[in-house]
Amino acid sequence: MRKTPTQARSRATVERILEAGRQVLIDDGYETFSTNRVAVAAGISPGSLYQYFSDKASILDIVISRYWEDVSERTAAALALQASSSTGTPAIRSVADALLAGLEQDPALLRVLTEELPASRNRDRHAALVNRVRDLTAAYLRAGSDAMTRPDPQITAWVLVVAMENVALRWVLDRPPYPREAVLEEMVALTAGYLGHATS
Amino acid sequence: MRKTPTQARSRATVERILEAGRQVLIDDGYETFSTNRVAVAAGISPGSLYQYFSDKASILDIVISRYWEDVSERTAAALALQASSSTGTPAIRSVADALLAGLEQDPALLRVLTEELPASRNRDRHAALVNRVRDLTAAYLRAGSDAMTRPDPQITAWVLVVAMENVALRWVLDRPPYPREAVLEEMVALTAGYLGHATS
Amino acid sequence: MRKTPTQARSRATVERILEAGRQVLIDDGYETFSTNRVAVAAGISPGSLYQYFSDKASILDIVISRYWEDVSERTAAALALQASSSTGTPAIRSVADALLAGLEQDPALLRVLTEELPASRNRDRHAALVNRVRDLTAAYLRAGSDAMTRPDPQITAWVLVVAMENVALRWVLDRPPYPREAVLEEMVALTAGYLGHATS
Amino acid sequence: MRKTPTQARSRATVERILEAGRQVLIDDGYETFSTNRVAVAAGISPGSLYQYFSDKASILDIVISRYWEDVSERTAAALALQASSSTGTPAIRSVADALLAGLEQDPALLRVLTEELPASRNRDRHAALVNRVRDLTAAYLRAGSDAMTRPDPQITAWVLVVAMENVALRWVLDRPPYPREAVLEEMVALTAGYLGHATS
DNA sequence: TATGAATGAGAGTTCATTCAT
DNA sequence: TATGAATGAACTCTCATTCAT
Repeated sequence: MRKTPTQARSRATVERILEAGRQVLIDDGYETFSTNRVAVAAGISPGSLYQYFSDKASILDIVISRYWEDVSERTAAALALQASSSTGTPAIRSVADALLAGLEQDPALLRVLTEELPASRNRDRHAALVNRVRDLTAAYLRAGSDAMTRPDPQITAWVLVVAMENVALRWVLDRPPYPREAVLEEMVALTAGYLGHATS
Repeated sequence: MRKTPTQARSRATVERILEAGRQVLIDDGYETFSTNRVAVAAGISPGSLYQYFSDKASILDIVISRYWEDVSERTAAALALQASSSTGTPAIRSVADALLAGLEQDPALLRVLTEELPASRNRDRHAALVNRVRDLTAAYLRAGSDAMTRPDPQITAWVLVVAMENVALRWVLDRPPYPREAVLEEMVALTAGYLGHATS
Repeated sequence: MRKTPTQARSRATVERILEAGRQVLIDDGYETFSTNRVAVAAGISPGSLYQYFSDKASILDIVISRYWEDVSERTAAALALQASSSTGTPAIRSVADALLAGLEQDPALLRVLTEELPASRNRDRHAALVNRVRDLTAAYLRAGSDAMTRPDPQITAWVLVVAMENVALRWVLDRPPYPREAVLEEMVALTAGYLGHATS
Repeated sequence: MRKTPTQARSRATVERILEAGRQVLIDDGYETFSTNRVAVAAGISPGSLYQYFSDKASILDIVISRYWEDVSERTAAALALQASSSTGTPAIRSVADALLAGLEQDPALLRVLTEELPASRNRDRHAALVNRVRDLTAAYLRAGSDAMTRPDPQITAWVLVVAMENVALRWVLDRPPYPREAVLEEMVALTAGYLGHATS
């Protein structure tokens, strides 16, 4: 402890700033997100922010990155796990479930990130998620290719991911009057029909 | 709009402002969209903006409305036309085609609207489009219900529209390396599989 | 009529503008008094205002002048009439009454003129009123000088007018909870005591 | 005030702003009083104003408050002191003197405040002053009521204060050609006559 | 290192006035 | 003469960033 007192303190300050940034984003929205607000929320002075972050954008960047990495991690984990341990519609259901769960986990931040931030801000992080899931899906499709009716696993994976993601996203954010279970069922049906599986 | 322009000159000015607004949006992006920039781009003085528009937001509103009305009009027209004149996969293909075409028509503005504006700005307009298409789709599903394998046309229509929209949107904006024809084919397969049609 | 059709129309327009100016002043207050508003209220175009008035100030000037001339006329008339036809406290009461009546006649405009306009705007007009009343008062004092206990009619007249005016003005505008009759009585007592008259 | 300045530097800045506000008011008048002018006069940037003042009005408010508090303090102090230590005309003279002195102390600012500001801006502050003096006067009248010839101390005090205030104010601002001594004498006579005292 | 005072460019907006029609 | 579109300087206010302490 003695060795790195300032480093430990620094790290704590950085965390305080990031958490404050997250809160300000959720509470006040993106348009009123300002370095001064973040500084106040973090209990430090505006000048001190610049000891740890080069500018406003870099605070945002990290808050955003963390969020999407979280979602990505969770979803990919579920996918890796379920896809290998099961096949057919049970596997599909597990993945869809993981996707919903990933997005449901912090809807307040999700809303701000997807509805208030310029999408370009999320772009790279979000693309990374999509690609990751897409590649895993493609691999999975190739593996169980016997039943597949689509010719190109790449494009099929892309279509699936893009379609599923939006269904999950809109359901979480817009809360249309359909129960989670029903939406999950439809997502499975959509995927299974597309891939040529029989839905029981 | 503040004043209803009666003279030809003022109607021309309003058009110049709106077109300038569109250009500034495309060229400079949403974050730097400012009344002064619009005025310069329109070749008028800042004060003149306020003869016809109550504030910055109302200029944006109209630029946005016009865009989505355009897309909505085109897509719905195609849907109404094609869906009635054909059935099965040809009809589905027509609708997917209309959707793609609608979004392809002004991709630069589409990009700014969907990627840079806070989604809340598009929200109502966009929701109107989605609802319109969803209701048409639901009606269509009910009509040809014989072949339908899904239990609830409402939720099925919603899932379809949300899924299709994102596939079309991401393809237009992200330009993944898949030819239009192939994507269209996948969209049809996705829909047909979901609805239980046989894909020839 | 034929000879001066435009002149007659002009005159009517000028009147419309002045009346509109008065109304805008009363309804919207001085701070939001603008040439555009006046033009709208007068039912003419902003450009036309400048056919008849050189600028915003000159409209205001005339509205103000008219008001104070009105008050001045009424009060002076009463003073001239009453002061000659009676003497002692009855005359004083008449004058005070005239003063109150003059200010009571258009309190809405009075309020705006005295409370919202920079006093400098009223200055000359108001000074004219004060001087007029002061001179009449001085003359009156000189005439009935037998009873007078003050040495200099000029200063005495000035003090009287300034004091009375404010009592009347504040009573009309601030509406303190004293009946008109009582205030009148006090004004008479104040004057009579000052001039050395016996109050019955 | 937005922020409570803690450092000596910032307290100095606040003072500089207020003094600059006072100067701009005196030099340029109320109509051209602008935050930019104040900032320039204070030798600071426009943004710095807003560290300590929420808006333009709040700067004005404090400049105005300070002025009237000063006048009020001085006048009331004189009144409290003199009125108790003496009686009859000497006491009256002291009060009138205090009133004149209070208003004479910063005539340039007094002029702007009373002649250029919408009266509503001074209203509360000014009313506070009037009420304070009126109540002190009423109390004084009740105390020495033996000689009083007026029935209601409240209304009498109000009339006195309103009348006296205007005599003093107009003398300070309009500088009529009467020596201070003479005006004081008349004020005493006016009051004494009104209250039924004998003027020596 | 931490502070918080200070910065200043640039934002949105108004309105008295001008001028082409 | 009358119109109303157009002007543009000036306004109030914000906030990412810097810098003296």
